[in-house]
Amino acid sequence: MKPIGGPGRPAGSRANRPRQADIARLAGVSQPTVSLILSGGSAAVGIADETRLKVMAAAEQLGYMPDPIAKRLAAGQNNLLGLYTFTATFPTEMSHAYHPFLVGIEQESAAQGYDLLMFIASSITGERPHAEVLNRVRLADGCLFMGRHLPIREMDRLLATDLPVVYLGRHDDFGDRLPYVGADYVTATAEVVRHLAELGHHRILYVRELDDAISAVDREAGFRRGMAECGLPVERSTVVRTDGSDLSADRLRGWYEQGVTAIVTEATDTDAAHRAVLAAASTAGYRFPEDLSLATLGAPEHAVPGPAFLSGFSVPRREMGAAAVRLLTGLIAGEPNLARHQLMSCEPVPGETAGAVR
Amino acid sequence: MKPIGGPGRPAGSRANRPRQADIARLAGVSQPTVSLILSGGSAAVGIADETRLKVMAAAEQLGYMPDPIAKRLAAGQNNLLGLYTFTATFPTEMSHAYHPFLVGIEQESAAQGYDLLMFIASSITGERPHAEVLNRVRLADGCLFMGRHLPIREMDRLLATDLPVVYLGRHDDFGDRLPYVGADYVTATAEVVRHLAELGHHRILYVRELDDAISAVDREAGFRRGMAECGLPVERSTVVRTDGSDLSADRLRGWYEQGVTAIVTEATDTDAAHRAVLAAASTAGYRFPEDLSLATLGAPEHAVPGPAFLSGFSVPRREMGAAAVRLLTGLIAGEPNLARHQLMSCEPVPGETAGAVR
DNA sequence: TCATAGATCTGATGCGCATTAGGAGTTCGT
DNA sequence: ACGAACTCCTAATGCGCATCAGATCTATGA
Repeated sequence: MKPIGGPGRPAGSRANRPRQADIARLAGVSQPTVSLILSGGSAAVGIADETRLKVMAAAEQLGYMPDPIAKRLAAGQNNLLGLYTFTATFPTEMSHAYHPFLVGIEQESAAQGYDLLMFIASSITGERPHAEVLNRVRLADGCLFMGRHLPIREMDRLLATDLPVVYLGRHDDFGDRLPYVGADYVTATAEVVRHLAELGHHRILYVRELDDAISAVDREAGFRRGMAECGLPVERSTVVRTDGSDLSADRLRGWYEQGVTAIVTEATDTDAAHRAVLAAASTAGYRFPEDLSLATLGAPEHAVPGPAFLSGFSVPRREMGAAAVRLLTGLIAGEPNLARHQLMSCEPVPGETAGAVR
Repeated sequence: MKPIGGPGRPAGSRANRPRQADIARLAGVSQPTVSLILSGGSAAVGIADETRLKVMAAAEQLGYMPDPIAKRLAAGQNNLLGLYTFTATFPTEMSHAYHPFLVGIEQESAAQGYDLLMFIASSITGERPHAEVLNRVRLADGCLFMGRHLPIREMDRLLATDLPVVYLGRHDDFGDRLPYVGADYVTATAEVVRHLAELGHHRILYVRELDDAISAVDREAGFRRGMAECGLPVERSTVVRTDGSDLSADRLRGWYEQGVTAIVTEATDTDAAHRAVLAAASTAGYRFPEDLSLATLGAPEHAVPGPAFLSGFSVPRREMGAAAVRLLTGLIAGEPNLARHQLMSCEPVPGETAGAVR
């Protein structure tokens, strides 16, 4: 943080770059005049053509480039969209999980004329992961948040400011204060269950992960709703929680022998539950859908070791990313009547791992 | 750019956020004192503990968050790394091509404590794609550039400033002025040719794309060197240029009947040549490596329609991205003795599309 | 002919923070 | 007991630009 150059000339990128003041001197006008002329045609009404040309020429001659930082400080906007992901570590594989969102975010940001500011440095600095870093978020005009678990306290603080924010995922704890774009897991999951029931499955197991992320809660709710609508009972043993470690082939075999014909799992950023089921089935020698039907809630868009075409539903990640950006830019622009909470529906995927009951 | 709030309080993110001045007032000290105390322990030597605590408490009470923009303006640094991709349009598929680089860039940036600023808005605003946007680049402390074709004039201008810059790819036109991290295509390609020759191939065709990107030039050079080293002749018909449209199955069949046993293509961001060869072979009914051997220079890391394991070599994209970030942060920090031009070697990939001559 | 209304431009100021010179008070040395 | 050396803090200033309230001059109208 110590300047390298002389005093009054901080280090970094602007050692001998021309400023508006230089142009002004060269053109024989004042700095504000230069500012008016260079900051676009609309504001430059009331400037003589002669002056304008003089200034433009001087600017051209000096190779002037406006300093975006100063611009932002003075004008309070810089066409930057922040992107913050709540992820403790930075596993390479996981970055794939967010990639589809990114594609949508990138495209829409570009379309709206915003650049993207990815806050990633935080993911490394272990201690106080978010508390401190959330400040940096203000570098942007608004910020998009992703990740299964969002830090309540810091978020609450951030929401107290007036920085436009959008969360990618459903989250109602903050009521209307936190705008979001989520996926309608409840409906989609119920639909999946209904589909399985139509295929003749009556003993359906739901294998979910340990954590209580909103998406997980929603999916379980959808599962229960779907079961209820089909008149199927949900007992205590119908919903299995696992982090993968306790899901042995023997356990799976036990279920099978008790008459379970279909398993529903969820796709997450780690895919722990889903992978565990695949692994156990592989060890036990079960195949999908011949021996057992499998439906995965929110099929991973990227290749995952295992069956090529998973049954279940797909999360419209790209569209969600784009919608989130639209919402965010809308908030930044102060548009009225924005739907602050948006749920996008998920497309059912017939796939190849679910079939008629054996 | 018009303020929404009152004058002196530009729109955007800082409507009623506490500033250092507010803390100062609350704690009964001056703003510079607050600055000294909050900007870290080292500079705060010579501050009474009592004062320090008072200020800290006030800051805590107000929920102070420093404004990164102002910080940057005053201090000249903001721990932001720019990332600019020269790409006319923004096709979704193409973003995949750069993804491996991104992974390396992200990881290393995070490790170095930098956030990433992706300049993407440019890719949409058609006219003057780069000229104007390259200014924005100065938002960051330094900038990474990617893309096959870099705009010479704008780059030249940018290099005239002292903004640290690194190009991801070889490019010697600017001499020492443009630091880069590239891949050693020449050596790797020659190695591929040598490998084919060892498999008994003597009639090897090189199918490349139309454009003369540096990487393309290097690969052709490597091809010629490899051929020369193996005592194989390179005639005018040995190197085929195509954008894919004129590569019919008939044409491929013609080569085959003239005794060609192996084809070398290049992987690019569009993979035009490579795809064309695959398509023609598919139509003509040729299989790799049974009928024809195929080596692809710079095998795509992501799934591509066609054979699963392409022979050729793989570009160490992740490592290149990381190396580029290291170089860039080194430049920003003003480290001496940095290797401004780095070529990373590519790993040969035996693959499954090249085999012994039939 | 004199007040009015444009047309053009400039001076002053602020954005939020960092930096530096130096002032006021205190302790120390001889 | 008096200047030197410290300690702790503040006034002043700048970063590069945008904004706004005038100032300075012409045209225009009555």
